[in-house]
Amino acid sequence: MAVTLADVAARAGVSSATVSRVLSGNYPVAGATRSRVLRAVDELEYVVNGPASSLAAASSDLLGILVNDIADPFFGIIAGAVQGELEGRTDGPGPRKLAVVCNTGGSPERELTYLTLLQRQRAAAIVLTGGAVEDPQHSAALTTRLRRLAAGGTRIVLCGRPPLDEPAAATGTGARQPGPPPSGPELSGPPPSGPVSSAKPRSAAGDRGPLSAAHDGTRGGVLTVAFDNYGGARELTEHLLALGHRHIGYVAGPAERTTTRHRLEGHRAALAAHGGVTADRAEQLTVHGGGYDRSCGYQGARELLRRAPGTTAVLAANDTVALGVCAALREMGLRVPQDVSVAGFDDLPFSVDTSPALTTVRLPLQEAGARAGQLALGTLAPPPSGIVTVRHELRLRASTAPPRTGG
Amino acid sequence: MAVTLADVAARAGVSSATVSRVLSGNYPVAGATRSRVLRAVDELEYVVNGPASSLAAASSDLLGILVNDIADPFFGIIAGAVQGELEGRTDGPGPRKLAVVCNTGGSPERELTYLTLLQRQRAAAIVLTGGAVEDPQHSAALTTRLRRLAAGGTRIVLCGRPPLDEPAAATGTGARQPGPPPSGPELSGPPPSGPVSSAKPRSAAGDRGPLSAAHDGTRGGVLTVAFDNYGGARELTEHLLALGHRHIGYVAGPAERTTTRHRLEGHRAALAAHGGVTADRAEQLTVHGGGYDRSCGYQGARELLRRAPGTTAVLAANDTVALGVCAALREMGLRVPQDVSVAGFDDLPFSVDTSPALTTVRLPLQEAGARAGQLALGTLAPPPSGIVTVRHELRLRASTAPPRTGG
DNA sequence: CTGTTAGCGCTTTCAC
DNA sequence: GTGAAAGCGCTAACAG
Repeated sequence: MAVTLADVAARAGVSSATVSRVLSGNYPVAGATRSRVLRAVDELEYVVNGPASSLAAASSDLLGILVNDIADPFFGIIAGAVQGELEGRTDGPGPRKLAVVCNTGGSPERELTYLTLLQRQRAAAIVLTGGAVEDPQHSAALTTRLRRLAAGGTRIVLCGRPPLDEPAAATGTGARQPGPPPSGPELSGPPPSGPVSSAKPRSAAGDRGPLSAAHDGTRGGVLTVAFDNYGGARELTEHLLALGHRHIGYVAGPAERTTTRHRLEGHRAALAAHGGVTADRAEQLTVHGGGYDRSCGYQGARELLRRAPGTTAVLAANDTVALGVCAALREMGLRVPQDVSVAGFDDLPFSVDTSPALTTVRLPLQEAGARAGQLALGTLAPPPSGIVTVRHELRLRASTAPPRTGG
Repeated sequence: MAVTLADVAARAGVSSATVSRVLSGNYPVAGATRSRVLRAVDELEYVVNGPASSLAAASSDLLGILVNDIADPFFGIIAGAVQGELEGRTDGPGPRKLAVVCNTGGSPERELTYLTLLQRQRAAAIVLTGGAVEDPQHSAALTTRLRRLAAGGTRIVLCGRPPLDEPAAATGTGARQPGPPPSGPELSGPPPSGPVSSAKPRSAAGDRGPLSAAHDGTRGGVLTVAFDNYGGARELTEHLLALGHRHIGYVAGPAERTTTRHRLEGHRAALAAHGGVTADRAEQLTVHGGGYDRSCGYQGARELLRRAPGTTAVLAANDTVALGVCAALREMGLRVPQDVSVAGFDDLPFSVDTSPALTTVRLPLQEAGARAGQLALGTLAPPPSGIVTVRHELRLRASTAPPRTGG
C-alpha cells in the first residue's frame, strides 16, 4: 500500500524527478532511461498518488458532472456523453481524467454542497446539467459561486440550462441581492396557476434576447450548451393545432424549474399566436406536477381530464411524464390517439417503442453532452457568445392524430 | 484561489493546527476558539484543499461506482441509491463524501483502467455494479486487483455480479492463472449457440453452491450484494409453462456476461424440470443479442420468429430488450399477448406503463444500491458469508397470457 | 537529458 | 486546549 515514486526511482537507478517526468510524459527523457523506469513501475506495480500530485501540481484530473436525477436516462445520456469525451484523447489505454457524477436530486442546497465538494477536490471542470431552479436567492448564490470558480480557473459549463445572466456591468456593485421579481414566492409552493403567468414578462425575452446582446464573450468564463425548450414546445403545439386540436392540456413539470417554464411558454406562445385559445383557457388546461416522473403524468392527466373532460390532446413535460399520461388515459378508457392525442419531450430511447409510439421533440442529448464535455476540456473553442445551441427536431409518431370531432 | 489554512489561522489568531482540528471536528477545542475559527473560515470563504488533506491523512473521501452503462436506468437507479447512502450520516448540510460514477461501457479494459484511476485517487471504497464479463483472463486480473485493493484498505463491493471465487486455499500458490475452462474462447466472438451449453457445467452450482461453503467470511475483503438472476428467470419460465406455453423463445443479452448466463440457465432449468421441451429445442429458440438495448430485442425477435415461427412466448434479457421485442412483434402483425406473450426482467420504472404492461421480474435495485452503499461505508455489518442477497419478485402483468391454441 | 532542491496545504505527533 | 514542527508523495524550477 505504499510504493512511492522514490521506490521506483531507486529501483530504476534514477532520481524521482526523472520518474515523474517519464510518467507525465510531457518532458524529454532518454529512451533507455524511460524504459528502465517503466519496467520498474511495472515490477513494483506502482500507482501514482493522485492527491500528492494534485497538491504539487495545484490541479487535478477530476471533472464534475451535476445531474438532477441520475436514474433518469435524460441525465444518464448526457453524463455518458460528457464522460465519453474524457477518453480518446489520451496517451495511455483509457481516460486519464475521472468524471465525478453528482446526483443533486434537483435540490438547490445539494447543488451548492456538491459544488463545494468539487471545489475542495480542485476539480478541473464542472458541468451542470438540466433545468435550474428559479429561486432568486439560490440563483444569486449559484451565480456568484460559479463565477468565482470560473475566475479561479475551473471550467464551468451549463448544459441544458439557461446561460448565467450577464455580469452586472452598469447596474452597480454586485449581483448579490437582485430584488425579487414581482411575483415574489421563493421556494414556497406557488399557486396552481401563478408562476407561469407571473414569470411571463421575463420570459421569452430573458431566454433569447440577451444571447445576442452579450458583451462578455464568456460570460464570466461560464460556458453554456443550450436547448431550445421554448421553440420545441412551440412547434409541438403548432403541430397539434394544425391537426385541429383546440382543447390542448398541458401536464407540466415542477413549476420552479427553468425547463418547465420555457416549455410551457413555448406552448402558450403557439396558442396565443394561433388565436383560437384564450389565455384563461390555456391556464385552465395546465396542470403542474411535482417532478418529471411517470406518476406526475399519471396524476396530472387524471386531474386534467377531471377539470376539462373535453380535452382532445395532452402535452407532457417530457417523455417519462407522457408515459404516465398514457397510462392514466388508458385506465379511463380513452384510446391514444383516437380519443386523446399525447406528446412528450426529449425523445428518450424508449419513446419510439411505446405503444403507440410517442410524438415528441428530439433533443440531441448525446451531442449536447459531448459538446459540454469538449467545452469543459477546452477541446472545443467556445463561440464568442459563450453559448452553443443544439438543434431540436419534431418527431411525429403515432400518439398524435386529428381529434375525433375535428375540434 | 488560494486562501489556506494558514490564512484562516492568522485571521482567527490561532495556529493552523487548531483550525484543522476545528474543521475535522474530531478533537476537543474550546468553544470560543472554535467559533472564532468558524467565523474566519466564513469570512475568508475558505474551502479545504482536498488533495492536500488526502495526502496528509493518507485517505480520501471519494467513493467509486463502476457501471456498465450510465444511460441505462438499471445502473442509474443503483448508482443513485449508493450515492444516497453518502448523505444523511454527515455533520454538515450534505454529503461529505463524493461519489465518482465511472461508465465502463461494459469494457473489461476500461473497468481495469477506472480501477487504476480510482486507486490513484486513493478512493475509500469502490462499488462494481452489474454483470461481469466472463473472460477467464480478465476475471483473474480483476480478482487479483480487487483483492489487492481490498487488502490495502479500500472497501470493495460487488453489486449485481457474482461473488469473487474463494481465494485459493488448498490448491496452490495463487489464483493468477486458473486454467481456462474447456470451452476456451477468451474474448473472441463465441459461436451462436456455444457458450451457453458449454458454460452449463459450472452453471447453477457455481452460482449458488459456493455461497454456503465459504470459509473466508469476507472473501478476501470483497463484499457482494447479489441478485438471484437464476431463480428469477426460472420462475418466469415456470409461469409461462404454467400458462401452457411450450414454444418459448429467449432473446438473451451479451453471451459473455454473467447476468446473461445466469438468467438463461434459470430459464433452461425450468424447461428441463418441466420436461416438455428438449434441450435442442431450447437451444434453437435462443437468440443472443450484443447488448441490453432495445435494438437487440428488436433484431433478436425478428431472428427468432424467422427461425421458429411457431413461438408463442418470448423471454427477453431485460425490460429494455423486451421493449424492442414488442416493437418487432407489432411490426410483424403479431399482437401481445394474444399472439405472443412477452416478458422482461428488472422491472424498470417504465415497464408498468408500456402497453401492454410488461410481465417481468422485479429486482429491488434501489435496495441493492443502498445495501451496497452501506457495505461500502461500513454502515452495514457484512454477514459472515460476505454476501447479501436481495429478493426478487415476479410481476405478472398484461404482456403474458395463455397461448392461442393451448400450446 | 538528468539530478537537486524546495515547497504544495494539510494532518498529526509531541511538547507545553 | 493549543502551538511547533515534521512530514505525506509529488512536481517544478533550477542547475549541471
